[in-house]
Amino acid sequence: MFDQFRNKFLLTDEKWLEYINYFNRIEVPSKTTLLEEGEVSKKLFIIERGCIRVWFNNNGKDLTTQFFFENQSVASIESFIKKTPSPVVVETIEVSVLWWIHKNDLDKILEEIKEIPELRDVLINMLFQRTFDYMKYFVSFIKDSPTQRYLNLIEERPQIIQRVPQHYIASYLGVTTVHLSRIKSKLVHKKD
Amino acid sequence: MFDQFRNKFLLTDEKWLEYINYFNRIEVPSKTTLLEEGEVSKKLFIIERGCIRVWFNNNGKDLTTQFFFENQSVASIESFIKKTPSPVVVETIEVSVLWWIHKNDLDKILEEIKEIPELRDVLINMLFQRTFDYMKYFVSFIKDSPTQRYLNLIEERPQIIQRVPQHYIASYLGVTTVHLSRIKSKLVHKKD
DNA sequence: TGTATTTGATAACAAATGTTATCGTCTGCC
DNA sequence: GGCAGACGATAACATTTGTTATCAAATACA
Repeated sequence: MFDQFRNKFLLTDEKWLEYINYFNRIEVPSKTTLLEEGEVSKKLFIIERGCIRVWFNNNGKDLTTQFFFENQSVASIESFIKKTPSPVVVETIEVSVLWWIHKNDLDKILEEIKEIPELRDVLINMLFQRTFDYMKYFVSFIKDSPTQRYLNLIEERPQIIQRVPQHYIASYLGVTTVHLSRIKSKLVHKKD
Repeated sequence: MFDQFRNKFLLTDEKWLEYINYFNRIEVPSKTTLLEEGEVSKKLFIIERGCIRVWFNNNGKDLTTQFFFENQSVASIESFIKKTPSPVVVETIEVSVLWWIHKNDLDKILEEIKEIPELRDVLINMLFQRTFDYMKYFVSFIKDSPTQRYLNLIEERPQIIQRVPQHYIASYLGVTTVHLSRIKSKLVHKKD
């Protein structure tokens, strides 16, 4: 599970084992709420198997902002870092196997890691990359039509199309399920 | 001009003066292009007086992503950091007085600053805050109607309403100038 | 296996937003 | 002072997207 990180962080074996020991493994059914709206996020999750979505309630309607799959880490980042109530809900879509670490333990690790220049730069670069990803989402939203955004998803994130129920995809694209159906229907007809 | 930063960065006077010396002052008319589309960003600008917008060309239409005013720093961040061609244009709106620093010089400063733990944390926090700001823009875009976004602007960024020509605001809100006129018109009528 | 629930498609109508065109006002500039 | 270009309002019509309702298919699960 953690081998993917092993290469990035050049640590001693002891340290590595100590860090891994902070993580806890859980298995949860689909539609399990991992973080509720208004709750302060104290756990960071890593997905071994399964699929998670992050959404918030807007006038009674779901609005999905992110999907996560295997090997990705998930939290309500702003809530996690600033200890503020989370505006979003974190919830499994499929039956999932997760590893989580408590914020206190992660903070310890990060304090130690920050003293190592190479790791510090890795961290900073990760932060920048996260910012760039958000910019990309943002630009795509104001730039592209829902149809184009759907085509982008097919191209860039086929996992979402394949594994996520369509009404969540609609909520991610910012349209109704009815309209997403229309979009798909038109695309099929154009192919004739 | 630079006193606003003086407090944040606890440096010796020598260092401070050395750093300030890297900056160059320029005065430019409105509609001056500071960075063209496709160009690699090598200058970071700080605004002493005036107003800048960042936009990109989408099928012949302007799409404005950000406005900047006095005391803010401006660059096509991703292009600046990664040395990739900028997807956006950076352009003055008003007659402006700017200070700019070359990326090479800024990198030198940052390398030195990173060795000081307090300053390193200030930097990391600035990166996080930038991410959170983008999340906020993003969420507002998928959550709120154009009318609501316009009301948010009035509330949260009155400078934009007061100083920026309306067609740029429309392009920032993601609607046509015609529709923004309609929105304003409806708001006036509701007040009766 | 059978039934309830979830998921997705479609139709008919409503509301929001874009497109094109016209006109008036303002502003910078010679 | 007058003119050209920028800016903003409005109207008429087109297109996109939302709303509500209904039905069919897939799926979960007792």
